[in-house]
Amino acid sequence: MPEAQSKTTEQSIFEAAETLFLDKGYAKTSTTEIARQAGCNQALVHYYFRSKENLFIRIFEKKAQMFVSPLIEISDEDLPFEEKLKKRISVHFDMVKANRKLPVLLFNEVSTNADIAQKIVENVGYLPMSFVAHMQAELDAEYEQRRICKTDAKTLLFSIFSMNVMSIMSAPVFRLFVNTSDEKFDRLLEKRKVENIKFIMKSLRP
Amino acid sequence: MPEAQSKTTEQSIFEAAETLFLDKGYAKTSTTEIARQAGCNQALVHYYFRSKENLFIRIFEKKAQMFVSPLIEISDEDLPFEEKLKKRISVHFDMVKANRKLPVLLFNEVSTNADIAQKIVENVGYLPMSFVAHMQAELDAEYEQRRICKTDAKTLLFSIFSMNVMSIMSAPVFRLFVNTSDEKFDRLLEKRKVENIKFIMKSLRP
DNA sequence: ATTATCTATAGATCTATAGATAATGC
DNA sequence: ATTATCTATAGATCTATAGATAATGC
Repeated sequence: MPEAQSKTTEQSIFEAAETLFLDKGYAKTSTTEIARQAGCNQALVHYYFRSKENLFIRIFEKKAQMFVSPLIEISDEDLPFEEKLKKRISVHFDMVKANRKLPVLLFNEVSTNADIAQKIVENVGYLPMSFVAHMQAELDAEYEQRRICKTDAKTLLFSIFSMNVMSIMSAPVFRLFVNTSDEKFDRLLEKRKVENIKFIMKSLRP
Repeated sequence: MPEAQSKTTEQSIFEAAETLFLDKGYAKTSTTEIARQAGCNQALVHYYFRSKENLFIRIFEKKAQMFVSPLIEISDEDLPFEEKLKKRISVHFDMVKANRKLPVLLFNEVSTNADIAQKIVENVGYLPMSFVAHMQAELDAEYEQRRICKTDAKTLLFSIFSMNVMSIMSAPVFRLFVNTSDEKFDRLLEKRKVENIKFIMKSLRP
């Protein structure tokens, strides 16, 4: 077993596929192209991953988790509720921003490919619920003290998710119409992030 | 020219393609399948539309316009500002709801297909600007009277668009996790619409 | 002896077109 | 005479695999 070498090849196939699937979607990416980008030959893609679909599912699962987890992670920091929430929105925004192409891929595959959809549920399905309960408790506590209005945790999470994902997802459309440099656009996104936070916080006011 | 007949065939090809492209995306839909669904033979798809891409672009343009226009249309009704805005949000929500699969298609093709992207700009690009200006004037007037906070029209439109599109777009994902009947789900969407309106209106408070 | 890599190719698509035939309009 | 429809097929993919060859580990 030539470990070092083999790991490199398998991994570079995986990474090439990652890039290409995100860029062009499942259907428009061929195993030939993946191999070319990985610097190996097309048969090796099947040697390591058996089929194109199998390779895709492996990548898809990894990515799908990234998509939910940052909304859930920093929950037990020792900050006041408001600050904690702001931070969570911000962290989530940055994660989506660092994976700009991910939302479109996820939504597209879920919508055009029923098999894939089923496989996500099995893997990510159970994750969020304990967190939602935790957050609901926090929200209720804040409400008791009349610091916020009565708020449903799921609705709130969904709003955060919507605003952040949409900000990133519609960026390419936006950039078609307004021709901005990369730096300028990046500053725009930072502004957008702040606006999203303000927007969400305002929705919580009593 | 056998007008009546020919129009029916051309149209049924167009409609079959509409359904299939929305359902499965561009790459996963074949002209053979379009023909089968249209009840004719595959060569006719090319006879009427010359190429698959051409057919797609025709459909795409039609749909892309639908996506923006309802946010723009009912602007000169004789209602107070707040009511008008609420109605606009509601109408936009309903339109997106009536075209559930459209957002994913649009975002996916813009993101994976640079050529298509360019063609949209040429067609839809000039549309929204006059409307944005009109809305900004209304917002400024309301602000003058201290009925709302200072608000940027583009940001507001973007928020409405985000909340509504996201509500519909993430529905299939949502339904993977929570198993609801169609009627139940429909009631959920109606609730969501009301929440979106509340959410947006709250963001305008001084 | 086992694992990694390559070449070559079968078999299944799929798009687009050429060329024949049928249906309509004048 | 023109337009609509069909059959057949060229040519280009693309996935998956079979089988040969090279590289490693024992």
